[in-house]
Amino acid sequence: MTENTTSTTLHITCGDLTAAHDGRTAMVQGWVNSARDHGDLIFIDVRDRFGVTQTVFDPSIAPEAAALAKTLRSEDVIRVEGRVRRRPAGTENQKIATGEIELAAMQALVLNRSLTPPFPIHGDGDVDETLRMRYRYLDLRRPHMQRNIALRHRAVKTVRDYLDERGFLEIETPMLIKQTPEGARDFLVPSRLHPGEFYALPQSPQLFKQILMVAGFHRYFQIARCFRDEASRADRQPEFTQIDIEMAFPTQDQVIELVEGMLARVFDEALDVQIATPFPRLTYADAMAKYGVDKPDLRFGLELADYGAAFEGTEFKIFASAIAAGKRIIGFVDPGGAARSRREFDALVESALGLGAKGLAWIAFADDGPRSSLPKSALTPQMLDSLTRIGNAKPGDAVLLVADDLVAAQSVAGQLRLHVGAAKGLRDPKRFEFCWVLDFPLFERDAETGAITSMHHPFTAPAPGLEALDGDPLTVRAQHYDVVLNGSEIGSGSIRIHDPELQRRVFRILGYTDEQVHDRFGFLLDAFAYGAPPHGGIAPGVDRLIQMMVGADSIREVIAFPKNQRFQDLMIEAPAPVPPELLRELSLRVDAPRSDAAPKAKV
RNA sequence: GGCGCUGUAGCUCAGUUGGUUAGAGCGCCUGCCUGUCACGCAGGAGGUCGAGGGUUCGAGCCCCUUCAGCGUCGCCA
Repeated sequence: MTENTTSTTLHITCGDLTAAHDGRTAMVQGWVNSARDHGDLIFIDVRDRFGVTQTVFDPSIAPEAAALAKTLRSEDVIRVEGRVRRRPAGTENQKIATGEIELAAMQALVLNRSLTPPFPIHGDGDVDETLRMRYRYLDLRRPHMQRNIALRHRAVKTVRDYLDERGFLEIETPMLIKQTPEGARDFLVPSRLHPGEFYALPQSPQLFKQILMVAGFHRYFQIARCFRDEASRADRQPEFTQIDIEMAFPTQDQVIELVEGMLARVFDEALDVQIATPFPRLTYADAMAKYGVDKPDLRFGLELADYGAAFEGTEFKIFASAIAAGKRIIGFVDPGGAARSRREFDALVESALGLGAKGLAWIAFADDGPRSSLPKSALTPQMLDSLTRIGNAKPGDAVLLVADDLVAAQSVAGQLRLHVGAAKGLRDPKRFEFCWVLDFPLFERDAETGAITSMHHPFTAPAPGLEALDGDPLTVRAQHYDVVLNGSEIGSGSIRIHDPELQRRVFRILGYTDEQVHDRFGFLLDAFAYGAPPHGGIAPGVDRLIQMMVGADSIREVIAFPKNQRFQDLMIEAPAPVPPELLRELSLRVDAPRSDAAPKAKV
C-alpha cells in the first residue's frame, strides 16, 4: 500500500487531523480504539498517542476495505487511507478535538493483529495492579498513563531548560560505586575481576556532586537514578529519580530561590498551574509546634497549640499527673466540632489510639453548654475560658487534646490533625501549598542505641557559631532546608561542609574513628584539601512530585516500569536466578532455598 | 519482620442465617443493522469461588494453615 501512496497523501497523526484538512487525501496509522459495525456502514476509531480519528468504511464505495474493517478488533494495528471530510451536520462529536471530521476510507491495511487484551485499553477503569504490571505495555497505552508519562516528560524537560539557562551542567555520575554502612541498605553488584568484592548502587550522587564542586564545575545537575533496598511504599520504589542539584558559593537563599523558580516554571509549563513564590518559611521548631511534623500540610489550618496552661491545678487526674510528670497537653481546635455526636467523638478517640495516643480528650463548646470526655467536675469556668483563648475556639467548636511527652504528643496530634483535615475534605489534591522548613537540628539521638547521628547526612554544614559544636551537639542547628508540598517532603538539601577540619570534627562527634573516616570518605577529605569551594545543593524527588501533580494515589502511576511491593518486575520477571556458570565466574555461591521450592507469583 | 484490607467468569463486582444447577454489567463469539462514537438488537460460550486441610447431611459463606496483591508500622543518614 505504501507504493500506492501518492505524494499528495498526508501522513498525519490521529490527533492532528482536523477540519483544516477537509478534502485532502490522508493516511493515519494506529490502534483500533473501537469498532462500530452498522452492517452497511462501519466506523473504526483509530487511536494513537495524539488522539483518535474516526474512519468510515462504506462497502458500496470501497468493498475490499469494508470487508477488512468487519474483521477488525480492539487493539489491532491498522493503516487507513482515504479522504478527509466534514461529518454530516448533526453527527459531529463535540467530545473530541477531531470530532468535526472523519476519514472516508478507500484502503485499509492490517499492520498487526492483537489478541483480546486482558483488560480494556480505552477508558481508565480500575484494573488489578498485578495484571497491569504483568501487561505494562497495555497499561501504559491507557489514557491516564499516557497523560502521566507525557506530563513527567514535560516537567523534566522544563527542569533541564531552566537549569541550563542558569549555567548548570548536566553531568553523569557512576552507578557502580562503593558500599558504605551509613543510611539505607545498598544494592550490591559483584565484581568479576575482583573476586569477593562488590560495587554498590548509589543511594544518591551526594559525594560525587560535592566532588564536582571541588572540580570547579560551579553548577551541576543531574536527573539521577537512586537505589535503596528498603521497604516499598505507595510513595517509594527501590529505584527512584531525583533532580540532583549542587552549586558552588551559594547562600541558602540562593538555593531556595532557584528551586522556587524551578517549581513555579514546572507547574506552569507541565500543568498550566500558577504557584505563588516565595514559599512560606517555617523553622523546624515551628513546624513541629504547629503541625506536629517536619513536613506540614498547609492546605488547611487546625494548628496545634500547647494547652497545658489551661489545666494548671486541674482536678482531672490524668492531665494533672501528666503535667506533674513534665508531659505536655497538645491539641487543636476542631471548627464546628461541637456538632459531633458522642459516637463520632468515640470514633475520633479510636483513631487517636490507633495513631499511638494514650487517649484523647475532647471538649465541645455546644450552644446548650459544654460537653466533654472529661468529668463534669473538672470543667471549671476558668479552664473553659483558658481553653477557648489558647486556640481561639468559638462557640460550636471543639478542642481535641492528647497528653504525652512533647515529641509523642506533637506526633499524635499532628497525625490526628491530618486525619480530621482529610475527613473534612480539606486535603484537596488540586491545591498546591508549598513551604520551606529550615533550622533543622544537625544531630539527633538514635532512639534505640542512644548514639548521636546526623539528622540528614554528615556533610551538612552547621549553622554559623561553631562554638556550639563544643557543647551539646544536639543544640546545633543545620544549614539544611526541606521543600514541602501538601504534607510531603519533595526535596531536601543543605549547605555542605567544605572545610576538611570541620568535616573531621563532625565525623568525630558521630563517633567515627580516624580509620573509618579514612576508609569511607578519605577521597572527599583529600579533595577538600585542594581548595574546595563553599558549596551546597538540593535534590527534589521527581516521582513524588509528578505523583502529586497528577493527583495519583501511588508513585507507580508516574513510573513507566515500576516494581511491586516485593521489588519484582512482573513483566520481565525480575529478579531471577542466574546460571551456575555465571555465579562461578563471579566467585559466588548461593546459600538460599532452591528457587523452585518457592515459586514466584504467576499472573 | 508485625498488623490491616483484598482474592468469585477475560475485566469490574454482587452473592442474605451454611441449603436447588453460583449471578450482573462490560468484554469475547455468532447473526442482524447506513450516521454511530462506551452504537443498537437477538442469541451463545465462558467458573479449580487464590491453594490446602477441617467442621457439617451439605461450604463461595464457618474454622485452621498457606500463597499472592495492596496499604501501613518497623525501616528509609
